[in-house]
Amino acid sequence: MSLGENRFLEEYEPGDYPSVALAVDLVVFAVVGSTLHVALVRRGEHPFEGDLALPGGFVGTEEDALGAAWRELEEETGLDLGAHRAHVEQLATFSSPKRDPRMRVVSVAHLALLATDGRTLPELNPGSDAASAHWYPVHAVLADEELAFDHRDILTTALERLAGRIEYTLTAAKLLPEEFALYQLRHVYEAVWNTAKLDAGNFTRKMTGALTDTGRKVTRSKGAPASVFTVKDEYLSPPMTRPTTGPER
Amino acid sequence: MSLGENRFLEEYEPGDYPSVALAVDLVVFAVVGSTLHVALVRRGEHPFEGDLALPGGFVGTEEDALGAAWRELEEETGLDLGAHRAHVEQLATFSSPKRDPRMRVVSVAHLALLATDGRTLPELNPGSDAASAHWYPVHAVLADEELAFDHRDILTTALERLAGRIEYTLTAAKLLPEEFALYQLRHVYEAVWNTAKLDAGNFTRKMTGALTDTGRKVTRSKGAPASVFTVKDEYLSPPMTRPTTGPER
DNA sequence: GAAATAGTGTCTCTGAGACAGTATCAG
DNA sequence: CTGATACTGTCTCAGAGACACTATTTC
Repeated sequence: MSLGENRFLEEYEPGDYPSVALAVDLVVFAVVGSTLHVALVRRGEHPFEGDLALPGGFVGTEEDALGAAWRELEEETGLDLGAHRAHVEQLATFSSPKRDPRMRVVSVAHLALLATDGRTLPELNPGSDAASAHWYPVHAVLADEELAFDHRDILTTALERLAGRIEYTLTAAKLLPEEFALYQLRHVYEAVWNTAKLDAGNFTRKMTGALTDTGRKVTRSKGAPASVFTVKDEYLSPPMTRPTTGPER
Repeated sequence: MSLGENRFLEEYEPGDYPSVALAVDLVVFAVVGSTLHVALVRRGEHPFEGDLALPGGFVGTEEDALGAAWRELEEETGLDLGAHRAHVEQLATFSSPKRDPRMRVVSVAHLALLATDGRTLPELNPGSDAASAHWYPVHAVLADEELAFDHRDILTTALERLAGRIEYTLTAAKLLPEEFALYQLRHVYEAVWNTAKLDAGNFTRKMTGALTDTGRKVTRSKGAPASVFTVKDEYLSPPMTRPTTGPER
């Protein structure tokens, strides 16, 4: 049957009519140090009581999924989006009929990247809801924790998407302020790829071609001052290859 | 509001309840010669009467979106999926409230790749439906034709996905029989990238590392016989870079 | 033989990776 | 001063791209 025709009113019996609840789930990432964190909610109710779950909510009648994702990002995390740079994009849609045992809920998962200075995570204020989100280290959660519903699939998909995306784009900079030093960007790559073997010198050479040097410098607690850059090109060409071998942290 | 809680039964008023019709749209690609084709339906009814549209249909109550996409692929195109290799994957979800002027329809778009020998397109048998699909050259359609609903966005997204994907995977081989010669694979790349400047020798060297030589040969009408290969590795490393400059056909 | 095609050889150039070397900061 | 860090220099090696060349087919 084609959407091109107006058949759905004729062909479907009332009980068979394919109507679903449409939700969004959010995978909210932020980096501190060289560790990638994700915002999760500890469930207090059946089903999956005690497990960790992604924040999310329903799509309203007057908004699309991306709009709902932005709204829920603010509502669920209590974030002041005026104060934090954020990037939201669609990830994938999860539509297994039994993914929520209570009723049919189709969820459009979204990937949200929050900018941090790499030293403190954005404060997650409990919104109007009781269950508030907290930050958890992503790789540890995937190794140790039970996740509600199909949220492990969603989180894995999000992590793979991000890990792949930063190979050929500067999406990693979405996790940093508009102006940043190269060691901050390097820490983001190390956090997402869960590796520590990125050579600082080669990283600098590779990245500077796609960045603009502001001319200013910042100094960490020790060592020489680092230049401050902004993103010039959204794409890296040729791509950066993820280290395959070597010790994972 | 979190999916972690059972709020949706309490918080939503009946009229406000976020219930949508869930559909799939299909972008079905196949290659003949060095031209990428897509299966489209010419609309005979309002709205968008006379425009081209993607085939699609609704998701049933007992299936997920991918299952619906496979079912609709068979129903809408009348294809005998036992006789054609096919690959279907989720593309993206389109959820703008006004994308269908008649009612709210959220569509999970899927990318479907049909295997051909590169000489003839799979026959599209009119199914039970009146409006049957036909093959159209993709790049010409995008240049010249009006597309119904947001189907231009969907088709563009599909083409970009495929064009990017074949840079670092052997997804292009999904558009060919299980065994194929390198000139066939090269034609697929040229079709998707809409280019003619792929050097045959370098292409051979690049690809053979990820392929298995069956030892057999095939001969075209002219020239030396070509070896027959199968896919060994799903991933190309390092990736193949798409030619940016140069004359497009 | 002529034309077309498959596949290899070869050369150049870009860029990744390893790692040394230099400059600049804090204490 | 020492230690830490930022960045550049340098060398090697893999691989992309251009293109010549050979081998094998049809006509």
